Amino acid sequence: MVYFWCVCLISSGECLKLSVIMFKPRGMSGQPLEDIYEFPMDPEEVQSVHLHRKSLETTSPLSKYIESEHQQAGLYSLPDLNCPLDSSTDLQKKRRSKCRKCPPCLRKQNCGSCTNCQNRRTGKQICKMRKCDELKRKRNEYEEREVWIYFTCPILVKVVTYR
DNA sequence: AGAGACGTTTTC
DNA sequence: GAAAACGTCTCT
Repeated sequence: MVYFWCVCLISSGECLKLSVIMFKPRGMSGQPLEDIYEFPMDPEEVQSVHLHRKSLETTSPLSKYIESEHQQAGLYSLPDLNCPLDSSTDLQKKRRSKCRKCPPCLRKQNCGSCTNCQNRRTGKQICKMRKCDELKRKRNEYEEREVWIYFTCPILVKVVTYR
């Protein structure tokens, strides 16, 4: 099952909006082709998105596929993309970071009693009570890629494939 | 399969 | 630059 989540920064005159667009490849049944949620952003958030974009400027082989899906769905048109073939393997190797949103991530204090706490110096592992729920999942249980692609506005695409 | 060790990467 | 902690390898 593959879903595409697009975070899309839209500037129209004085109005800045952040849209979250969810859609799936054509031919898959069960879900609507697209759901669009829009909500306003303040200038600080817009700046934050721009900064985030700068630090993540990469392209992916998926971009071509996404481009094709978008065009078939009549959603966007894309400029030419330069997609290095090995970028997805690079992303697979990249060390994951905690989500910062799940209950373990929000916990501020180590329990002090688990083996990871007791063995902090040599174990170098986070307290078991604080271990991020996302990081607990093995990487081969799902595949996640996050890339910026270039439409008429910058779009962050997060692709999650569950097996 | 789970625990421990440690190199390496990421965060502060 | 130091501390935190992820990923992976080895051992049991």
